[in-house]
Amino acid sequence: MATAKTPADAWLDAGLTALAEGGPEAVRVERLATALGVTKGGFYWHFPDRTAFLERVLDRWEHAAVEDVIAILESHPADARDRLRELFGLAMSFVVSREGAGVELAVRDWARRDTAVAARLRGIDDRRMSYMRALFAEFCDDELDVEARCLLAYSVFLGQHLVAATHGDYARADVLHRALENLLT
Amino acid sequence: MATAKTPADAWLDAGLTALAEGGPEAVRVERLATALGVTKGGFYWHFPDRTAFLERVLDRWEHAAVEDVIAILESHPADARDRLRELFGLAMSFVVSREGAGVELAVRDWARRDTAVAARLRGIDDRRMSYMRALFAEFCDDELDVEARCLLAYSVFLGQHLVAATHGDYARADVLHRALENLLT
DNA sequence: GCGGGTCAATACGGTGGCGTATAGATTGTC
DNA sequence: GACAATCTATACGCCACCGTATTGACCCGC
Repeated sequence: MATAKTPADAWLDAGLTALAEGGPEAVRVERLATALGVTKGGFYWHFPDRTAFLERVLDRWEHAAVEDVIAILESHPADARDRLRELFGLAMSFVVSREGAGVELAVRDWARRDTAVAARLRGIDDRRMSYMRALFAEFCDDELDVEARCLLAYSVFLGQHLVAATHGDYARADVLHRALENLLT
Repeated sequence: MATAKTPADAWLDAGLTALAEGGPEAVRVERLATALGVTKGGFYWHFPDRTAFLERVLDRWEHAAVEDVIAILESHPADARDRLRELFGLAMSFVVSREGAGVELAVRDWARRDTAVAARLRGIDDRRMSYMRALFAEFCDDELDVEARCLLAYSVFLGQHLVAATHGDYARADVLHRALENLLT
């Protein structure tokens, strides 16, 4: 047993970064190796091929993006509206970690042309959505309205990085805040 | 003068389809040629290189996705709410035209890693947004609220193809309809 | 101190794609 | 019928990348 110099995790981290920045097409074995300062020699020791590697990268992101977030929210008591506010706060700050939003969007684009990724994403969205649904339902009786608010909230969460428009005198953060408060009425 | 067999427009159409389905990475000269039933011979007669070709593809989409839509809406009188409903209807049906949504999303993903595309997209979003802003402002006095509704509406327009979740007993179309009506209150 | 586990370096063959060059083929116009 | 415009086919050199050896360095436990 020798200590790992460039263990599987290092490759996976680099893969996640590359995925965030350039989508799955940008996850090239030899490019990751260069980024890590080694040759691809060790890559094929850790992973059978590039496809298997990409799946492990997805595994890693899925866990961080769903379970971890819900666990944080459920770790302390709060009322539904405050939980939703916190959820949004987390979602936004997740962005700052340079990878969060990038991977989120890259995976969604990827899912459009890979049915396996699409199936996985459907699971993720359903889990997140049903969590939100339960929260909105606590102060909103109309079921269809709950559904509409969930879709609006989730869309605006994703849309914040997709919409390139500016808002005149207002900052994006102010507009987002107002949009969320509208949904919590 | 001989009649064109595979004129520039045919290449551009094929390019748009490829872009919609697989993003800019999927727009490969030789693959387009195969799809058109010819070899790449003629491609380099029409376009200097792949990069220039991609720009012409974007030009084409930009015009159809902005000017044409606004022109249709302004071609007949209607009140602000109805115009917004029609705008949404157009946006949704644009999807059916197999390419609309695909290109929309592909270009947005592309913009994340190409500053020139990002700049172009910002222009598009600003034009669309300011058109929507004017409509919402006709029945909503609070400026920040107008901005929030615009962002929500635009996000849900984009988000409908990104969100993979299902809605229990409700169909996506019903949820979208309710979401829009909420914004028009 | 040595054997085996954990990598790393290097070289190789193969594929797919780009862009260039060159030589036709077809179809108007005159 | 000659000419020119508009393509089309084919072949080439080049590069990036994949996946597969093969060999060797390093470190750990025994």
